[in-house]
Amino acid sequence: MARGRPSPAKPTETSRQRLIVAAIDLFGRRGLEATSTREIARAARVNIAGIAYHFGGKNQLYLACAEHIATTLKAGFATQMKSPAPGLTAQEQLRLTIAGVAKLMLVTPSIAPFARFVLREHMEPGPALDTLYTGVMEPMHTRLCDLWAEATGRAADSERTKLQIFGLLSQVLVFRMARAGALRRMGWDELGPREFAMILENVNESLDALIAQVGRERLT
Amino acid sequence: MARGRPSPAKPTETSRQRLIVAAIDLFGRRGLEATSTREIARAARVNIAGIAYHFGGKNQLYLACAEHIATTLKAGFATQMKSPAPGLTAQEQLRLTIAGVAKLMLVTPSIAPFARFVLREHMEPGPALDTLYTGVMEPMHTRLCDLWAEATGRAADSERTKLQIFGLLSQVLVFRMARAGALRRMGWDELGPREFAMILENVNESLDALIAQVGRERLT
DNA sequence: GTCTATAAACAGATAGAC
DNA sequence: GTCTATCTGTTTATAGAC
Repeated sequence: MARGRPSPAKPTETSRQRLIVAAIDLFGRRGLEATSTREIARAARVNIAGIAYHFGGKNQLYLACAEHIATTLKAGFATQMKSPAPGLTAQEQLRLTIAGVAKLMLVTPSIAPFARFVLREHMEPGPALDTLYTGVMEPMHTRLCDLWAEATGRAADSERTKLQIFGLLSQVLVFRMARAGALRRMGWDELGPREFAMILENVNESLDALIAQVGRERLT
Repeated sequence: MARGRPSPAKPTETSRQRLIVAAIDLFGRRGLEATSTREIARAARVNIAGIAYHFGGKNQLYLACAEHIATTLKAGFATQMKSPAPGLTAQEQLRLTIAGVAKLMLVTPSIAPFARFVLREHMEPGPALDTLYTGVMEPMHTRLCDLWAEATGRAADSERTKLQIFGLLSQVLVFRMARAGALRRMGWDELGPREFAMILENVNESLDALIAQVGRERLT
């Protein structure tokens, strides 16, 4: 480094992206209004005025975070769900997809803050909800409903199918939204690989039980 | 209680309680830091200085809200779960208890804000979490685990039982925490009686499927 | 693009009259 | 117990130097 400054002047895009990454994390943890631009700037190692320069203000930064999450995850879903993994049954694909979603939601370090942000926005809906719903929640849920329809022969867009997919998804989400209490009740100190495997196994059992139920209903 | 002093009919208690009710609602919607004492005072129709007078400050008001929720719900659970409704099987009791919890969480106008407060505190844990966990989450979850054990013969405190109860509870919770997105995906404009009945029916199906699964496993 | 300095609004807390 | 008025610190946003 030529200068003795902390870590100044690199490409613009870096500073912009650092702001978005830091903001998603802080907004997701504390919410829009409870997070100050100073905290974000400090966490991103960017001067406070940079927020106004790059985004225009706190609210626009928040919206930019939502856009970033939506485009990132939309692309991720598109690639992940392009590969039908030939030879697998729909039920196996359903398991794999749920496992992938759970990993992103609960474990993956770079994506887990996205889930926190999305769920917080859902809890106190604002202007960014539409972006997040359309870009994240809707495609994920729809994809699962399609697989469910393929596995069971039920309609993918029926209320019942949607509810059942929400039922499966929520069993993962609860460990994102109420992690502290859930871990305490489980007697777990952390959500490590062992705990994650148990959560997933439980969801899979629930899935198998539901599909078995559907199978029995078809016989009648 | 009633002293000889001819004071106006308990203006203190009224103002104190109005503050708590308003604060639970606002804190639950926006969070501790994002809610200003001025908003709370205005919503409660109490002067701003009343918060300092009655509670000492914003943080203590927040803790008082948690205490109020914990004692209120603890009492509610105690009475509700005292009546075993003789003649019902454990599975039927389980259904009834889940239905009762769901009604409190999603519908009951005076209790639904409590659920919002509890879940928000779980999402960003602070000093009040312990009170809420011990007073609300723990007894509710434990009660359901006990009924589950009675219905299936499984151990009430096994990790698997706890996970399965979380799985059932979360199917209700998701309509509290992600209501906006969930309703939109369902194509619902509101969460009225018809929608509530469908949610409950779905949880019950999930419960039945799980219990049926357990029954089949016992045969092997 | 990045920075310092500052303006204007708003926060929580408190003193003291009634 | 309730109220007005005010103190003190922090917030977002912005102006302008480099």
